[in-house]
Amino acid sequence: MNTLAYGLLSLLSYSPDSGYDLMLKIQSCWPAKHSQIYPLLSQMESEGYVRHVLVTQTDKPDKKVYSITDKGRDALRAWLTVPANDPVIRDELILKVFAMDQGDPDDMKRQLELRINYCRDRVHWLDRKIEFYSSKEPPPSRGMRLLLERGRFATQSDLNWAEWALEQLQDES
Amino acid sequence: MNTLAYGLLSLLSYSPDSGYDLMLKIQSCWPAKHSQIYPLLSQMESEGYVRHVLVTQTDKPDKKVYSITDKGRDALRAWLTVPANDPVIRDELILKVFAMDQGDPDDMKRQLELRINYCRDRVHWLDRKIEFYSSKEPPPSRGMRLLLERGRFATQSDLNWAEWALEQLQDES
DNA sequence: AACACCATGTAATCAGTTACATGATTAT
DNA sequence: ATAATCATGTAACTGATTACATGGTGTT
Repeated sequence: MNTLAYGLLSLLSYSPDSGYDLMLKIQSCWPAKHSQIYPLLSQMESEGYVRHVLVTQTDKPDKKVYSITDKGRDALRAWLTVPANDPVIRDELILKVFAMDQGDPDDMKRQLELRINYCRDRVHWLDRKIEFYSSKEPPPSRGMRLLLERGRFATQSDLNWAEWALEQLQDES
Repeated sequence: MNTLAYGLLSLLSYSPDSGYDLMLKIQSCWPAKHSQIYPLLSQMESEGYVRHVLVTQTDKPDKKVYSITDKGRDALRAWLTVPANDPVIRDELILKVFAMDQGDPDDMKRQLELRINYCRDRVHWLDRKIEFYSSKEPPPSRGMRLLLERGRFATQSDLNWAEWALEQLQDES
């Protein structure tokens, strides 16, 4: 039971879901590929945290729908009480701007522009998502709201920094 | 040559350094343990990106001081031109707040308070560092400045979010 | 003497990505 | 037909952490 496993349990605590959909949903807060999720789900099942049923579909391929067990819910509750580890941010761009004196300033401006575009897209996407969730009656979950809002805060600050950094570079040249 | 290796080259592009000091310095932007760095440095040396000399010290244990080679500088310059990968943020706290409806609200408040303290400490630490670097004459490097400033932006937004989230929870109860 | 920090390394394990593999269904 | 999306899985590899191991130096 690693962090990804608890992330999957968190999603399943709201509603049963297929491995494929869990994979899509967890991307925003704990990126993982299907090749990591499918084996983990069957391991979690063998340890009794989740179980699955086969659901046949006519419009799409059949799927396995997983749901959380009582043991899974207990494990999730216990996990919520232990202090979260410090966040880990791995951002290549920061390393590149750190080393920028070794290269061409124009390259660095291009890098920052790419980041600015990435952040702008993400902010818009998050805004639409937040709007969608808060317009729903009843509101789906407090957790989802806080999660989306966290993404917005972080992406906005990344954007603010990248725009500021680009200005710094342009002022110098 | 992975991202960590380029991170080490970036640091070495400023000044020669020991594995131990590189390990300490890289924590803020690309966390890595000494057990990952020492073997990587010797691999990088065997491939000609860095070289080392033994430096004997009287006040402290002897050390290996690595410096970047011409081949290393070329590789670093080339790396600066390729677009940076998207940033990856892995934050357990976000998963925990997402699942909070399954647990005790007081646990979640404790989690947020821990994060708030963590962020406040980090903001102060970064402020001191930024002040130290900008008071120096001549200013050490643009890259370092942007890197520290990026950390500040991000930590401040994390702090703002955590404080906002805590308020939300307190308003509800 | 005990502790903290400096300094380096290896071994075992876990986490995560990339590549390989297959096949259904829907839209163009 | 052919591409895109849905759906699941395994194998090989790379990246990262934890544990094991050693020893110097300085402080209390």
